[in-house]
Amino acid sequence: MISIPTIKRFPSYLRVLRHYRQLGYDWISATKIAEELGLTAVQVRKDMAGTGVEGKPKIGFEIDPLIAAIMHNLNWDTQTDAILVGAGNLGLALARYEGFASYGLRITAIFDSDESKCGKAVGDLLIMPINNISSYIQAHEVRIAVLTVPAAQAQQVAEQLVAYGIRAIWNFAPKDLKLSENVIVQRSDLATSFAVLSAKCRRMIDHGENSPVDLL
Amino acid sequence: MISIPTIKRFPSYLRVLRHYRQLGYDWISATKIAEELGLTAVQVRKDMAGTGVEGKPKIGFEIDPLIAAIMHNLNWDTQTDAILVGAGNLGLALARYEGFASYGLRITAIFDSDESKCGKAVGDLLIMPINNISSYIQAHEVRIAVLTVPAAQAQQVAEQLVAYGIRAIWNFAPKDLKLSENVIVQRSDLATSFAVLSAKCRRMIDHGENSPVDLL
DNA sequence: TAGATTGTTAATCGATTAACAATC
DNA sequence: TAGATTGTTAATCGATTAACAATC
Repeated sequence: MISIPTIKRFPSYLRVLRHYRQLGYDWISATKIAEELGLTAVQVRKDMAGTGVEGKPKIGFEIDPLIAAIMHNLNWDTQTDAILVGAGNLGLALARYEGFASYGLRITAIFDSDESKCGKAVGDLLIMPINNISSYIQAHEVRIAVLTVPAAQAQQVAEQLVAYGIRAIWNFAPKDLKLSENVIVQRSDLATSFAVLSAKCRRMIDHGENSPVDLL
Repeated sequence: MISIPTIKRFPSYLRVLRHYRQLGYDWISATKIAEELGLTAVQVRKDMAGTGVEGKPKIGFEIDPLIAAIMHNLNWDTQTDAILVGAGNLGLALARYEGFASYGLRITAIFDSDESKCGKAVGDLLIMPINNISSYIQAHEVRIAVLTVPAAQAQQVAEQLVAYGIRAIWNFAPKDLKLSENVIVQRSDLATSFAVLSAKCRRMIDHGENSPVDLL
């Protein structure tokens, strides 16, 4: 089974691979990928081993099969539908973000508890009242929710989502959710990310020392 | 020196501590904090040890000093100014986000290369043309930039920022920046976060197994 | 062939966890 | 006192890195 640290590097690998593909290359060495991303070549090779794709000594890896293998490992080669809950600043920004398509993620509905927002268009979707969420989830069999409600409401809304059938939550609210073991929660917490930035700044000032890339 | 994994847990500790403070508690045990966050009590105590605050056997930790110590360790008790570069969907959402104040972060200016956006108000700031960025950085001695430009421009814009004096970049562009060793880069990459969510979903489906909270 | 690269095995490193004495 | 908790030392676990043989 592929480790989480490796999984975290996959999107970066994909970006490098696509970049080199676009430049016209068909093959790329682990050495080159490592150099692009500030990693070691051994680490890149070990990560690649997880995908099942084999390289050729002296040449490297064929780019297209590698892209396909990584995409497949992330399950990004099949489309997954998700709903977005909370049409605030961040929620709307995410709803409008077009890059999700390349992760196989499609936002199929947006919900908000504020009735004055409902009916408004965001891209080709309409904001719907949160009361409709139960029937929507059941009708469309959605299993993933993007949670962008305020922190104060996050726990309660998350519990509702789970009760209605949601099995995985991508949580952007600055709140640590306490949910059943069998519900997947992935945080995307600005505070955590900024805390690391702050700590690195402090270290730089205190000891003039910088550490290599920390993948989130 | 406090480890990065510990730093990543600090914002969650702060949220729990503030929550219990608001409920009227003056003291809290590591056991309780661990339970709230799905961590082990030993880990919480070890993390707390890093702050320098000592607990009392049978009672726990005094909340206020703990909050103060964590805030101080993150350097969140002194205000830091930053500029935001790229007034797209995400950039505007971040510019409007009011929670940064509690991290000691203040966005003092917004820049975009699109002239039609310049002059528009975002909160109490005006979007400024990116040509002004050099003089702004020099005049205001800003050292941190929040980068929310499209991936295709990220590397080039980042290099400019560094040339003008920026020393730390909070990078929201889906691009891995290659910059000088002495520049701090902290990524906040949606793709990485979603990759982990995808992997967890796959594991859940494949083996019915879920792992505990992964802090980004 | 020489040299660059892959892939694997073993060593290292660092964080988490377990065990347990100390405290109130 | 008994029991819950803290704090520390040692063991465990897992990822990264080093060393090196295999390959083209």
